[in-house]
Amino acid sequence: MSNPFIAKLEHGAHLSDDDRRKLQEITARARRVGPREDLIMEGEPPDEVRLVIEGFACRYKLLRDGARQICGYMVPGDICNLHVAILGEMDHSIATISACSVVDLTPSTVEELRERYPRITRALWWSTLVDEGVMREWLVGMGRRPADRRMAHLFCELFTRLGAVGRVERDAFELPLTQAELGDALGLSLVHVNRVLQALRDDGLVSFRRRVLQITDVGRLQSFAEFNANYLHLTKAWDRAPLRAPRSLPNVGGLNPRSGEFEA
Amino acid sequence: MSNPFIAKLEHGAHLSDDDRRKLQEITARARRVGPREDLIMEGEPPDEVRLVIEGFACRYKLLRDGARQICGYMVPGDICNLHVAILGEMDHSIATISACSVVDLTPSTVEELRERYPRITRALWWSTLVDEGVMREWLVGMGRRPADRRMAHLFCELFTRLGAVGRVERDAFELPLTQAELGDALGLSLVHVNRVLQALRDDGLVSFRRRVLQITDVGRLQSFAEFNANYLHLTKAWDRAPLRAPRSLPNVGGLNPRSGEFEA
DNA sequence: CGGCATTTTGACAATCGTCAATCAGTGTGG
DNA sequence: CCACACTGATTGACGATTGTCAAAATGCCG
Repeated sequence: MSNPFIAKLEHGAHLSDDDRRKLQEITARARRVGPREDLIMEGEPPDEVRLVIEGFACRYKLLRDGARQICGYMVPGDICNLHVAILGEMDHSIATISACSVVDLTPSTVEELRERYPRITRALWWSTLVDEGVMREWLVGMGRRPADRRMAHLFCELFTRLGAVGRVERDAFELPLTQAELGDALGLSLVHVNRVLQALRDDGLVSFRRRVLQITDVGRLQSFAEFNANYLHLTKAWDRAPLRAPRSLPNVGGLNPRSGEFEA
Repeated sequence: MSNPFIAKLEHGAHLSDDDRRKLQEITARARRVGPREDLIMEGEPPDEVRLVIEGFACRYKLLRDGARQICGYMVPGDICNLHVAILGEMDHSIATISACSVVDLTPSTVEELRERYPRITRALWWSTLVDEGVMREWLVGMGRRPADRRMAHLFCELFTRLGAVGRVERDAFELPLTQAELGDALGLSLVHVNRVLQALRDDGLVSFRRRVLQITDVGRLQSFAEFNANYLHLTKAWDRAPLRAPRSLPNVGGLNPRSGEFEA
């Protein structure tokens, strides 16, 4: 399967062949990590920069009563702790959800990228800004969206993010999460996740079986979720012309912040 | 009053006198902005880097039904859009809450800092990482903390952040928010904010009157909120002993890694 | 004093969580 | 092939938290 890291960074900068070669070289040797293993825990000093090549991982925090809040999913192509060497200790944990392929980048490798590969450096920066945007959108959902729309919004987001790294087939993608893990991300109880999921299925929006999420009608799901992909910043800034850039990848529609109207 | 920007960055790097002089120069001319004015709106291209010197501002998003979610407060010393020039358009809005003093930094000024002031550059980076940590903590609160603890946690956070820039007197600080604005940040309705506030007061934890938040008992409030300031990264990494205490004890299933963090 | 924003209250409803079973799928060992 | 165990999904009953609506009280400012 194509290299998701390269595929992702293509959205953040106009890479050269040399850039791609370097990225390919860096990601050549990945290690396998089993499901539900901690990659790094809160309180530990951050060590290496990590790259998820295959599988699902997440950032999370635990509360005293054992409740877990997942603060973000990491999917193929995602990077973590890029510049976190500045901080003395992790303020959250990172763990795999499914089995994963992970690449560890030494600080010197990252340093080399920063010094000799300006376009890659730019793309890495772009990627951290996207991560920030994603977290902001999750926060909005938690605060102001009811459970069903919140879940629909997450599905739209994953559809778009996974589409950007070639992990979407038609209108379906692999989503290796249990309902409990979905709940930990959405701030919902397991029981409620189950019920909302059934409601979405009954409304003909999605079906989620055997770790595969199938979107029945993308446009309707996006509209229901009030999904606007702008926060994923997949329309490249340098492609913005006075004339609209052609949209890339899975139908990226949603609410237009200026007009307040929905676009197809 | 002391320069909050310098005070803040002191926490992120070991500044020299020259660094401080430069920061003083940069922040010398601030402009006044009235309360509840937008500084930049979602969908607009980011222009300049902004610095809040005095007053409260916030990042927010609006939903279609008019609901607002505040994704972060910006207090004296906070910076926004540091590197956002990479992105084509804002994915959220920024507005003042109270009247503010704001500094606009041109891209070239930021560039100069980046090229000639490595310690300031480091501190700016640190600051973006802290912002990220704060957002993550808000997300955890929204997902897994009930309203009263969530609010208490926010008060602890502001107490600490404002304390770090010299805006706290004893056990009280100015908090120029209406209850509605508090609700927009906490994801609560105005009515519920009011009731929770009363409950906290009746429990002898805080009082909030005339835009001043008074913390009756800091330790008890922190304990109630399960507040751990680690995510604000105020203990400077370079102050940490070179040898770390052997905290590599394996964490047994499901235990919170932050055990023993609370003070009575 | 009037006008306006903000806070406060009460009554009621909706969303969502908890508890406790039950059901379904999968893998293992005999 | 089946009993068994285990994880994950599903259901029902019930309760707690939080939202909505509508009104009244309070505080602030010219």
